[in-house]
Amino acid sequence: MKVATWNVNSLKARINRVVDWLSLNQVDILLIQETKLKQDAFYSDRFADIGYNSAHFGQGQWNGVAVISRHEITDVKFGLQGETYDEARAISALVGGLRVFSLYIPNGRSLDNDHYRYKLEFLDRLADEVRAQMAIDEPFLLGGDFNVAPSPVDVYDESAFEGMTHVSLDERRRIAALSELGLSDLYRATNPDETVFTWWDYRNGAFHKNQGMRIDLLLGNQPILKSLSSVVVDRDERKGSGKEERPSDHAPLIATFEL
DNA sequence: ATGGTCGATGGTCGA
Repeated sequence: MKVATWNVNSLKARINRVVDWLSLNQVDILLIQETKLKQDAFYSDRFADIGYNSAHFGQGQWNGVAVISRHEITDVKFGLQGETYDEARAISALVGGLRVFSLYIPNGRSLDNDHYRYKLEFLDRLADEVRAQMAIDEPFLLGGDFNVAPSPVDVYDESAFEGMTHVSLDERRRIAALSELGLSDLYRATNPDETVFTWWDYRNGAFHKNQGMRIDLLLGNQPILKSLSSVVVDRDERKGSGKEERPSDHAPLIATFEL
């Protein structure tokens, strides 16, 4: 089983690149964030054309999350349980006996911004969701743009982010709390010491200078961890620039395991 | 020089 997560930064702008990537990589499941599409504006047909089913929780202009799979997608749920916000940041589905979530955690903007409080609360609701899910005996995977670099090795220069979001103690504690509930950071589990990034700012030639962060994560429970064979970032997919090539500012993260 | 680029938009805001 191959599962990928990818913040595409507008599926409208990226649809050809995403379809080409799926055709080439043939993953079983792709978890997408930031479709930036209204619910009914989704590209189901484009995915169906290449043999993929889809489920979308859209909003228009901002946010929007989706599950794409070669397998049947059932029991789709929008949002997190107990979540009182109306933004399209979480979708869950049952796919081939695996419960998956595609998540777009709020950015937070700055530590003194209300959006940062929202980010922390969203991560608390996610922990509740995970707690409930851990009581159910089934393979379980969270994938998405967490907008948190779990530890200093996940940032190109920790000192460059002092006092900023994505690296703050309160965020990192909440990511660590998900591990304490029984989920494993699949990339880190297979690559204990390596520094790899999944996101590079469009500005300032950050990709060229490899000034990035590892903020896109796949978190899995024990059945997945036990059969995990590899986790890689498709860094090539961040390459290119301008209107012709139009890369997302995030690269796909892909995990392979037996199920 | 405290920006730089994208993508939503059709003014600016968000990342």
